Amino acid sequence: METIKEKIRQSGLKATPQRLAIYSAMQKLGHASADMITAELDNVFPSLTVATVYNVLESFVGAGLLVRRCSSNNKMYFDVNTYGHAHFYDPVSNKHLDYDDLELVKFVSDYVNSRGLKNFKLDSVDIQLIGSLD
Amino acid sequence: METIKEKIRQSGLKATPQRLAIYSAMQKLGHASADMITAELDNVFPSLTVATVYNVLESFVGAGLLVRRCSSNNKMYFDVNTYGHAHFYDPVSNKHLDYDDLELVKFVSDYVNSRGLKNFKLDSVDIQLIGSLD
DNA sequence: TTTGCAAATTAGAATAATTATAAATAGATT
DNA sequence: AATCTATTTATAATTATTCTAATTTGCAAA
Repeated sequence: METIKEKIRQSGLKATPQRLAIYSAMQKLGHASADMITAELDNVFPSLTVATVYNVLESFVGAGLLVRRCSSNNKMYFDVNTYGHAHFYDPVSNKHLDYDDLELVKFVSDYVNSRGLKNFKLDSVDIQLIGSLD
Repeated sequence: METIKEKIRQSGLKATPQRLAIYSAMQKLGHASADMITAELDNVFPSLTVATVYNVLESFVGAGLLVRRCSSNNKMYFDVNTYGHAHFYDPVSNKHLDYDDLELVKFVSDYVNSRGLKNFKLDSVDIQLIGSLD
């Protein structure tokens, strides 16, 4: 079982207290925006500033520890699960939920590749199931 | 062949000059953000304000004339093609390109529905092919 | 263990996108 | 043409994000 500190170090980043706190907040929340992280950590880590939250989230994305997720409320969300998976997304509540079906993602990816893409180099496939959670 | 004016009227909206201009700018651009529309129309329609652009885009989405598209540059984009289709998306240039394959969208939609969704009502499927355009 | 230093954090200001407000204007209907 | 309601406008306000410059800190090497 790998610790968060190890995970961060192995990604080539310094394991600062801020980064540890933000990564574990992300683990707890699964999908979160910068202000959700800030709110989540406000009690436990009062000195944490928004600038740091943005910096850390950005560095995590760069290191492959998080992936970005778009939303319709003009905020960027982040996902702590970085393997290829689909999502449920409710544009009213702006909630994201993992839909773990690697086969589906692989199918779409293979399907698209098999068609032969002109002028496009495919990196990944993002499947978003839009609707309402309850 | 339906005119833009008819299209807007039939959606239950007044066909104002601003709306006509914005809709045809969307037709020209395909996918655009509010500031792209503003820039596009700045010469031909100098009195147009950003507030109007946002209002009109919002009313178009409500009327089903446009659909929103997310991007990774903190701007909301809009798509003039409202039928279900997939997209290429280049997160570096923030370019969106239609990938017209109704079958693919239908396949994913049927596939997901066939699994039986608990706690989720599926409205639509958004398939984004992420990579680089050239 | 201490030191050195590049990297990270901080406070705060700045920017960018979007939304809100309230007054003026303009479509459509009578 | 008069009226009524929706729309547009100018402008201010809000929200999310980024930038700057000073301070602090993790951690590798002495």
